[in-house]
Amino acid sequence: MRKQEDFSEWYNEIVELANLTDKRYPIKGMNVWTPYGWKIMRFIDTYIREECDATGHDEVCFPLLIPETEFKKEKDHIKGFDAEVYWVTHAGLNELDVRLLLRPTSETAMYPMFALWVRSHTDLPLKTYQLVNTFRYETKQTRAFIRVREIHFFESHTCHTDEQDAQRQVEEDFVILENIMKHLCLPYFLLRRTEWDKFPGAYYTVGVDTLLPDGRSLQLGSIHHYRENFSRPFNITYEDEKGEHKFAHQTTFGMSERLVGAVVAVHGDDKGLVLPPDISPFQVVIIPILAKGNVEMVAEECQKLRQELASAGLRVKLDDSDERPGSKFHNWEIRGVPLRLEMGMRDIEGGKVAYARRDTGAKGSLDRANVASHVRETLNQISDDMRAKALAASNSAIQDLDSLDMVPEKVVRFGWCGEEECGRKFEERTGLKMLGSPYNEEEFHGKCIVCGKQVEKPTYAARSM
RNA sequence: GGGUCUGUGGGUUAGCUUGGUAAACUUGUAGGUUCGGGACCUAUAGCCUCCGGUUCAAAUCCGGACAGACCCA
Repeated sequence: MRKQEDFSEWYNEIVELANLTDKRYPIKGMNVWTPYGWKIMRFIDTYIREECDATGHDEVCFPLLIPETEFKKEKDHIKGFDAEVYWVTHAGLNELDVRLLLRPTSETAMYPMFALWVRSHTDLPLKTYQLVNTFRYETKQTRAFIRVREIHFFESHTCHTDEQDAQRQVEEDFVILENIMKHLCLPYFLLRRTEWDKFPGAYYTVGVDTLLPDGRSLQLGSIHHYRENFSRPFNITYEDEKGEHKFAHQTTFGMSERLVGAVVAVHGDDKGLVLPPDISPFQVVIIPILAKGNVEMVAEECQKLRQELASAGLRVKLDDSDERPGSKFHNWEIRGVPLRLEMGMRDIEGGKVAYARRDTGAKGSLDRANVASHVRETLNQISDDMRAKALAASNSAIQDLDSLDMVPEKVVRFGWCGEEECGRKFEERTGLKMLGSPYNEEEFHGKCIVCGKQVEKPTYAARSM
């Protein structure tokens, strides 16, 4: 398992060894969530719900099937998804008059209903979200969590009175995102996508990208401002204070199970997964160190320890299986448990508990007294360190680019005048994908790398996943 | 869209050229000895993707289907 040498192989191996998913399901790109992987996903979902609920979003759940007639209402949108939708053409023995598709995303499922729900300015803003599975027929090589055909998906959809209020929503989404990413200890970029790469039907799109260890970028989510692009074809209108009918302005924010893939890819090492404490199914694993003559006593002390940590609200696993300690160490390292505690006679006699951190490998001992608070401190430290380490790696992977002659296998930052012609030329010559310009202002003075025009903001590009 | 390759216990692979009892490692199960960095012993379980053809005989050769990997556009 060499992460640096062959990242792609390493990733597949880790996902399998850590038991996050079972890829043997007989449809390509549709994997089974096994208990361990699903627990991680659910913790992430919990944070998403927490953040959305706290900002006044209401959770909803729309049907999976969308009639072709609704899907076709927004032209760019269909063009963007046409090649990758699954169709339901038959029901029982009959062919359907109106074909149905499995949602690739839910705009066209939700907006006919929004048209009914939104009538007055007092109905606005309408802020909804859902966590559902979506379907996209990927033709390229699939990969667990990162490129799948059935996607565990989060999407928020909002309606507003005007562009400014929708813009406020976009800003709020950034805060929600920041809070969620903190739990995952993942660094990311907010990049405003190019015109030819924005979401089909959007006014503008902000991509959320993180960096993989092999120098590629991975899109983790996107935030879109739609203006009236969907409310017009779907007729989502409201009556304002003066009794005039107006179209709503809309936004969406989407993320997926790719977050799990990113956690695996960014934090993992040659020994396996390294999970951030906030989303690890077990934050602490206790390994009893038994020996002839003390089996019962050690087992009892371990139970007490487990009980004490559990009642302090920590997620603890006491591994009292029949394997030997060394084998347990390896198994829980593969699964990425942030903190391991070892308890044997030595510890009991000394009033200590031995620990080993998964992220750094550091070992030491904690006082048995008040052990729960010591453990909590250590977990917090692990979170902070993981965040700092990932951020440093991300920052060092960016390189400024002055000419098209030497293109490194990294994320590059350069000047671009904003013209599509120059952008396309850049992509053709370098083989990199333009990710866009930082949403938040970044100090930069330079020239368009293609035409030489003076520019005051940078553009990012990378090989993308 | 065009081409190349591959399907063997739960997992990884050998055997296929030259047709003749399917092998190894890992995993699972039961029991025992062990236990501070992947233990060992004993017993036991489990496989040639599917359909057709050639043949006395097919994992092996031929044709097709399905599934997967890779390359080109």
